Amino acid sequence: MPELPEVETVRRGLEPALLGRRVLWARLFRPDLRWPLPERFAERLEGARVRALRRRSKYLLIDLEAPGGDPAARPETWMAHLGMSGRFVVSDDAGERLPGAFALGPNAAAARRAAHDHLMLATEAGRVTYNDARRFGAMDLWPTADLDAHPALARLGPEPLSDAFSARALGEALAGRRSPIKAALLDQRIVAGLGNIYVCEALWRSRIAPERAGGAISAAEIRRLAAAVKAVLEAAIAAGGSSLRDYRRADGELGYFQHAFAVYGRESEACKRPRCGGEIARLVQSGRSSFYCPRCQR
DNA sequence: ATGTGTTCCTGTCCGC
DNA sequence: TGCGGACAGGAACACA
Repeated sequence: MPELPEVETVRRGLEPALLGRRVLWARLFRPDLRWPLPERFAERLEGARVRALRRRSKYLLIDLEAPGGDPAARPETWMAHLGMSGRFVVSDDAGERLPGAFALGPNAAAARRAAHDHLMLATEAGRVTYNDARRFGAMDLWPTADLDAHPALARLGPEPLSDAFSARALGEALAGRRSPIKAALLDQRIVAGLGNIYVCEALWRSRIAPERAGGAISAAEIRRLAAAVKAVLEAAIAAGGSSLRDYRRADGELGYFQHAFAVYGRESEACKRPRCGGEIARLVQSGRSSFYCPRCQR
């Protein structure tokens, strides 16, 4: 899936179409994403105003205000996870816009949906389509006040770009772990939001070999690693994420961080570390490819 | 408890 | 050009 930087980029891309806007209509075409969508999903979006767009780990959190601002209604949050191939695309019906109104109604918009478009909605500011070929993505509606109790969020580790994620916290989470550091960093309970790409890149930046046991990483290495995780995520967000295969920004543009990869997808190419001279290798760990430089990552 | 392998689904790419 | 197999950004689950 899109990892944290890609989800953050999508969040920012959705803001112009959603933030402060009212959902004029919503249509659901497939209720069976990774888990079944809640009852009356599209109907519950309709009429709601979007109060905020947040992100927790790789989850988009879209806070809604009930239609009419009904004070008795419990505000809900629309949670979305993009899985491996989920995409949100904003379109403005360029060239079709009617004066003072958003052009395509639900039936006309639905009639022109593309393969794997599973959800479509419109606000006063644009149309948003969720497309997900593999359907590993997921959505839910959950009371905003109890969001931390959602099963998908309850056990997540610290946000890597927050102060809660530090060398000290990482060291404590890794203590005694015998699993490889690669697997540990993919474990969302240790740190939330990393995926295969950014784990590979962070390990390269901190010169740590992916097979090392998590509990065997020294304090100095952990300091490098925590800093590398933050640095690589920040750089990727600044670049609009990485575009491989399915991922696109919500505005349809490509992110460009993939050009900055030091190891991911670079098997048998030269290590980018000055004067290293190593060659990038690939190894499979718990079913996932790990890319690393055997020469400078120890 | 902790760690690894399998599974969900579809698309793409590579070698024959 | 067709076909089979490997592989893909995630993560819940079953099992050792």
